[in-house]
Amino acid sequence: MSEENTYDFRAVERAWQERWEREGIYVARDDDPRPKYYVLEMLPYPSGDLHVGHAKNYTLGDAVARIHRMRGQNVMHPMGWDAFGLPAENAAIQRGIDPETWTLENIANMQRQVRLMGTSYDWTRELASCLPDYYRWNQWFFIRLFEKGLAYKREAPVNWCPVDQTVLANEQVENGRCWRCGAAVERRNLAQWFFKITDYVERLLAGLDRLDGWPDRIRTMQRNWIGKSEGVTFSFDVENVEAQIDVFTTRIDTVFGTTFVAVAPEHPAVEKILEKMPKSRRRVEEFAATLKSKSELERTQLMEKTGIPTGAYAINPLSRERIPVWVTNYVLAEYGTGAVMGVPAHDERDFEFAKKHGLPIAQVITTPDGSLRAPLSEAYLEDGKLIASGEYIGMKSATARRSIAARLEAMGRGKTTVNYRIRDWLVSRQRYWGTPIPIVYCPVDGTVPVPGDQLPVLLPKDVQFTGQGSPLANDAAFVNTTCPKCGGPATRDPDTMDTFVDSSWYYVRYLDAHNDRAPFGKDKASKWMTVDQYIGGAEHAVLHLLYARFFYMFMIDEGYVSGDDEPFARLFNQGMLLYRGEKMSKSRGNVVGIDEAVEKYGVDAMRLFLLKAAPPEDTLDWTDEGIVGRVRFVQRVWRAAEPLADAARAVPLDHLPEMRGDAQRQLVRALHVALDSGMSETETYRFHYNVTTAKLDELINLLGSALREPGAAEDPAVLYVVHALPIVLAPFAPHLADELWSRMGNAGSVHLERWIEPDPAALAVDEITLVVQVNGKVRARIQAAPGIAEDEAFTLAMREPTVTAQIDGKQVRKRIFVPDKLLNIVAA
RNA sequence: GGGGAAGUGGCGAAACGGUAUACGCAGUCGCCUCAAAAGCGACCGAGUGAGAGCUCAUGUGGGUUCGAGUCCCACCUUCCCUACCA
Repeated sequence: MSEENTYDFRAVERAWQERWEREGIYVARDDDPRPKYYVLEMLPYPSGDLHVGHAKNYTLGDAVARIHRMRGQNVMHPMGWDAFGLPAENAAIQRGIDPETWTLENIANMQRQVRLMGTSYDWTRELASCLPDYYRWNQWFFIRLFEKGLAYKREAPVNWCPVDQTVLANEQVENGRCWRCGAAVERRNLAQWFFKITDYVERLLAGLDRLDGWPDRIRTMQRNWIGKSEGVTFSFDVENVEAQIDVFTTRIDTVFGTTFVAVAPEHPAVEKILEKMPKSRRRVEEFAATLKSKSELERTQLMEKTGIPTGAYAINPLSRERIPVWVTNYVLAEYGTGAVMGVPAHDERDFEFAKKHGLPIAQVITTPDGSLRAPLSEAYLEDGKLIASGEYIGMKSATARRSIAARLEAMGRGKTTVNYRIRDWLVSRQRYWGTPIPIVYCPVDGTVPVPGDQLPVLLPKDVQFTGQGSPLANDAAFVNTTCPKCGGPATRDPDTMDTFVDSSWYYVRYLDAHNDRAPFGKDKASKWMTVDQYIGGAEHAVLHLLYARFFYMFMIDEGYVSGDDEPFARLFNQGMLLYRGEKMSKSRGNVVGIDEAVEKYGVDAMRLFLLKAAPPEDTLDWTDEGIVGRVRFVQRVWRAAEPLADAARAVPLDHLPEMRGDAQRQLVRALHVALDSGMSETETYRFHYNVTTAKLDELINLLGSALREPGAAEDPAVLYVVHALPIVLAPFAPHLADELWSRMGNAGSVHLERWIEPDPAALAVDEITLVVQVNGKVRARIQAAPGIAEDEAFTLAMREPTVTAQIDGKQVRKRIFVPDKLLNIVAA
């Protein structure tokens, strides 16, 4: 290799990034008449450094965007920052750095690094959710939801650290203890804001059925998360107590097997019972107190089922049996009615609880043949035939469910109901670094939303971060305000919004990113939505992707945007990037930064490697070995193509070149195979560019061989391939591609060129290898012209000694012929 | 406990039900060089054979099929998600 012909990737890559930026070639225009294509990668949290895990995601999205652009579409490909959240506040608490400064510095650094990757983002649309010109629209949406009754406030339990005097996010509770001070976390009821996602539950479910561009597993996860279950809610009277206990069950057919009623300690009936049962009060309250010190996590995880009898008895409305009412730790106050009928014989949890506390186990369902009889060694969960159930004896479970439900309904004691596992979205956070909730509390006017012309409610600066309590609640200058209605003294809501609010609509803000009168204009939003291809990790399968769908349905309903009510037509789940077997993340401290990789190997080599190493949906364990192969590839391309750049430009690309022999035909074919691979991987949404890079390798290997032949520098086929090289490389190695393109004397960027349609004539082969099998095993391969007839193939095959040796003495029973592929001779 | 994904050379991996191991990494040998690096070329699943070849190999065991890495059933292993939802 001569010194002067080494590709200087450092200089070249930087120069092209600057030029692309200067010329704005990736800016998406609203008035572009070509069909739109919106490709979006999930926006990152600005943790400080971009690592190769991010790079894996963005490289894929960028290849998709570039191929669509070269295929003649008006591509929208924006980028922004999910910039609110806890790490910034922790930096403030631990190191005294202002959260805004910390975040904006991180964004600046990461934005530099994303640019370093040469990705084709339209930076004119960049957004950062922590800036007032973004979060004011969070507040605007909050008020719209409030006006529609979809944002409401009620008491809800939160994780409370008694030492730090603050609410903790679930992620900050480690084994029931505060992550910072180690104190046992308590459950407290605080007034919190909720978004009423449950109003949209049926639509969210129905939409999933239509989203066939989404992975099944994500759709399944969302369905499970929503957790729809149909059953019966009915009520028990409590003996001598003015209270009814409602329970929800999906197995009303087992109601005669109820041997106890279990309630959550928070259940309102508990207090009424205790008024009548003063002797039980102390024990029940002590029990409740031991539960209270535990977070919901701890309460629901791996915990033994315990409980305490209240002393009261409920009456089974159908059997009229007296059954004890227990307060237990395994009934969730937040789901259903906060009480369940305990049927040990037919529910695993009830069985475990009954065993432990010596409660009776009454079998009421048996196997269809009636063979299953007490005593049961475990709960029988299947449907079956009813026994010991009064007038319902002998019925099948399904029939009994209908009959019993009808009976309870007729008695006015119950009705069929649907319950959902999903709860309303709790959006209040007792935290500083988020969007202030735009609500004022007035002693006269009550809960008053901040009027639109007073938005945004700005986050105050110079707040004290002590880690004690909520910073906003402690800031009198922020909290004390005047009522927008009456002008009298009032207080602001001291909480901020869950950052998932920010990411629920950002993909629409990109489409009109600088609008200061509305979150976005309807025309612009409607022109570009929906997102054609969304790309991101599966970790957002339920939260972000469910919230965003809910938000978008609301936007459609309110007419803010028109079109389909699903925001993401297709979703692609990137596989995780691991390092040393663990997820790469800053908090784990196992981050491979991209600055070093780019400096050492070059961006194009890194991008090619990330695509080549594995199919994009696979988990990839990062290793530096292997990337040198892509560095070699980049240099090989350069050495092959650059010297011929001048000569190659003269060979037109709009038709196939003169091909003087087999070698030339193979070379041109390899080019079209690579073109075809890049295109079809994109159009089938498979995105297996690892295969496309292999085709590029084969192309360059053939080109290298061709160049060693005398006269190669004047061979039209060689020059044609060299001329086309920048185009086929452009989506994957954009800098190298544009540098070669410009060396060919082109003034414009190769990224604005058209992809070359794979030509069937170039893809055709003039000789095929026909596989000859005997009884399914390969015995010979014969070279033949395409389209060879079965009889002729058979004749040729029977001349092969390796074939006849296997048939020897046997009769040919059957022939299977796959044209141009295979002949299988079945002999016996 | 529930749900999902995946198991192919030393490694990353490829393969519309039809030539298993493309392409790359690592390795071995050679060319070039005073030497090295880079580059270029050849080889590179296991067994057997002088060789043409033959036999065995896609986690394990069955099945469907002319033919199975691919489809079906059971099991083993790994990873991810979720978790008392009545």
